[in-house]
Amino acid sequence: MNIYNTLTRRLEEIVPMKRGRIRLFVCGPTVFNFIHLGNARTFVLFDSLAKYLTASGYEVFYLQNITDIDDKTLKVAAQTGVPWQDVSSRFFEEYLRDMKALGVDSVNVYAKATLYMDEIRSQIRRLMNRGYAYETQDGVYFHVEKFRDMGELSGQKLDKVVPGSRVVPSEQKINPVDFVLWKKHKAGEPSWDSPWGPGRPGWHIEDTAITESFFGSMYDIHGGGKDLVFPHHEAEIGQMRAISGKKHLARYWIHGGYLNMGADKMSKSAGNFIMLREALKKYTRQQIRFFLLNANYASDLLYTEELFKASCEALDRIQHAYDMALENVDRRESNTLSTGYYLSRIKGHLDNNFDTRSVFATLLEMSSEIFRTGGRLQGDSASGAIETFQYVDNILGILAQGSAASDTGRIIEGILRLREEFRRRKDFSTSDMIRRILEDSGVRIEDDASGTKWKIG
RNA sequence: GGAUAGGUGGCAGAGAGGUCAUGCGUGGGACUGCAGAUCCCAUUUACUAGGGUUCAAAUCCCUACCUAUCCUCCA
Repeated sequence: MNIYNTLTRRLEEIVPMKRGRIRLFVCGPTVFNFIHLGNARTFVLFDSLAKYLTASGYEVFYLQNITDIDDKTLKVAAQTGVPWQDVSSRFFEEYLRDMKALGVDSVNVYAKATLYMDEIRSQIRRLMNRGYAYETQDGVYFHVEKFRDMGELSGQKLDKVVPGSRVVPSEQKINPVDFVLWKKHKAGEPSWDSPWGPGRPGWHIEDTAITESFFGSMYDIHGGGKDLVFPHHEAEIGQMRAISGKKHLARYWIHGGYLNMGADKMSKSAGNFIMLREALKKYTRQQIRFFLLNANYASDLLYTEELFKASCEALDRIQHAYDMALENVDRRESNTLSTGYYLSRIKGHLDNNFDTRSVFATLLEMSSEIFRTGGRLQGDSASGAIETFQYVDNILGILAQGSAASDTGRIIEGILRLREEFRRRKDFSTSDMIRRILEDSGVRIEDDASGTKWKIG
């Protein structure tokens, strides 16, 4: 497939280092709170991408780090009076619950930073040995001037970066943009032993320590939100390439855009965010995934109630056409549909920089064609349409399966047959009463030319 | 100041040299005991401005203007 590579600023064909196998690493959350819808966007993107690569025949290993020790963790621990380990483990569990609720299930390993202290120390030691790191009174720092390609990912020139524009830089650093590898122990903070005294790791070193232990010094794809390009991913590249001397850390860098509220980026510090947990109470996982994927992954996406509603209506059309195809799979009728045409276009869109929005547009075109036939599809066309819907659903996770076959479904169908009998006898007061009672129980009733449809919720 | 990505119809957004996606909204209609839902048709000279290349440009090149983001923890 072709994908936009932040590193080269070009669309590039993905060619794995090891034939048929792709190693994917994505920056996971710092687990000090619930995640919000903006975080979810990134995780849905890479979950879908991993599934697409798998569907395309690759064996994908998807690794994600979990930052379980950080300033923010300690802050929450101090504020709530809970040990920091409990903050991390609790919100890690909550994160897993959220991912499960969203249908994100493609990650092979979630690696917690604190379990990789040996690897972290080893990397810092090697950086020291090679002269890329130096020790001060308060920590160990990466000496950015020593790494010649610093800035290759973001295009930033070292001398043009305005350091500490809002933060006072440490006066002990050689260059103000040098970043910390090891923070020496401060009173009241947790610490681990090291050759530089007790302390805890800097943020950037966690990721390279983790990826090195799983993938070695170089792998295929590194993903994350675009806010991580600079300085975080730049720092990762500096650390690992300084150690390995290789040309790359990852060959392909993929970055997802933000989810914005009005003009502003959704962020916890700005207070303008929607927790994924809250969104899941209001919307289905399919609606959330559809909304998040109904955009160019690299562009910022605007969230408003109105836009979310419009997206849900588009999804309803697709779901409706899918249900129609499912109902017609065994019938013999006269209409045909060129489903092969749609499926190949869909695959083309996914192949072209993972253009999920065009996939949905194509699915909507196919849906319209199904509606125009009145749903009376020939058996082959119906199964072709179903195959197309399910191909997309397996990757993007946007469709609900019909529930008519369940026990509940059979009981509801029975009640509806009773109502139908009253309607046939023109006893509308009784039939309306049945409808009202069903609706009070959360079953939505819709009559149309082909019969009565129902839906829970 | 530096870096990156952009400016497409009422709105949201694909497209990336030559048939104006797709959804919402709006206007008509179909269906229906009612209600709701659903479907169909229409909204076809929309591509920031000015130059240029070309038989042909929203799409390529130059200039200008504007916007967002990053340079601080952040998906």
